[in-house]
Amino acid sequence: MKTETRQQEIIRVAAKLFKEKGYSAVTMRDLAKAMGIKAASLYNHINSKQDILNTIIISLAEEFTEGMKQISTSNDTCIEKLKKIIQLHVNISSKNNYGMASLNNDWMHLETQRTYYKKLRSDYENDFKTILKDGIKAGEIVNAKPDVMMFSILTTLRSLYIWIPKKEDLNLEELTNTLSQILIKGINK
Amino acid sequence: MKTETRQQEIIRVAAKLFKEKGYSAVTMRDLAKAMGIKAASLYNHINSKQDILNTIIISLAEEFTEGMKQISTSNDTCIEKLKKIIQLHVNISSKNNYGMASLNNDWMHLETQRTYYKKLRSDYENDFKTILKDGIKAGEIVNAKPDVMMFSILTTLRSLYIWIPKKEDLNLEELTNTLSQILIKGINK
DNA sequence: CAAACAGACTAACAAGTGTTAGTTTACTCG
DNA sequence: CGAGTAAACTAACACTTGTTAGTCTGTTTG
Repeated sequence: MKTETRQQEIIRVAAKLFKEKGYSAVTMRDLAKAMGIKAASLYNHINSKQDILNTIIISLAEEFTEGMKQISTSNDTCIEKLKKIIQLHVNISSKNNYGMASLNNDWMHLETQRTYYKKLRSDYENDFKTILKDGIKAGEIVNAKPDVMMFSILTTLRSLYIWIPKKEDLNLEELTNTLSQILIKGINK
Repeated sequence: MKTETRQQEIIRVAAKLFKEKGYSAVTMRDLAKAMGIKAASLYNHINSKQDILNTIIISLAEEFTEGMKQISTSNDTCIEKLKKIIQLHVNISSKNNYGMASLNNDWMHLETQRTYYKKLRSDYENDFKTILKDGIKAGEIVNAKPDVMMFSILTTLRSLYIWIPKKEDLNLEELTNTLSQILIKGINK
């Protein structure tokens, strides 16, 4: 078991606070109190508040980018690719639940890295849309507007972080399967 | 055409800024600058920053509550009720796009009204879930977990505010229909 | 015309903000 | 034991925050 450095611990606690109140509403004194130390002591381990946000968001965004690269370049059918995307979101959202809140809600408070983040996000969405369009061409997916389909699926997946911690008896595989069924086949009988 | 009071104008501009940066990151001086006046002058029209947030969020939450009451007590089939819920979200999100951001992201910064807001939200979700459960019993809806179905549909609807302003050629009725198809029948061919 | 009022202004406040500098404490290791 | 180091501390900084008090200006209304 890898032990956590003090820096990683601060970033983890920060992510938790950011989830509860958002980046701007969390002060360095809040964070210090949650760590049981004084605000100035935080700076033995981190460079700045902004740096914490950078670390949280960019590492997650790159994890999604990496996952998408694997999926989009595979030889799976489009439906299979979609299922793998769902799995990717379930996995990351359960593993780094707090960070997902920052990724979704606080990216606009990035300073030097905002442009980079936005590029990663837009590339991700383009890959997603390409999979859907290919699925339509191949006759696997119904011929509706790809934007609306992507929006609908992706916003559900992006909000998983809100919902996952509310379920105590959480089986990740089961959740992935249920979500796949609902998002792909709908709820109509 | 009803003319807007100065107070309503401030609240509208505030909602726009809150959408861009979140409640905590918007200062009264930011808001004043956007109005073309000094910060102190705002207080001729509003009581406090917190009051602005209250007004934005509670009026929207009550609008949803009212809409849900109409829908849940009607004699429609469950599928028809779902379509009306989708329509409700599309309508409110296009009419008060900026406010929807605060409703989704800044409710935790409510002070005196937070408990009230949370009750409205939880009642809304219970009504939603009841519709789904009735649909399952009636054989209209597939027998999957109602929580996951509700989560999936509702998070998509709650995120409409992000997505609606990006489409310039927006036909509300068409969007409602496309969404109904995707959310209810899925994307599978 | 005089009174009332809406709506802007300047000046100031107390509290809170992220961060730096310099110091102390306590544990590890040669 | 003594040196080095990780990690805490106090004190302070310059700036920003929401908000109040009091004032001035122009328009509306009796």
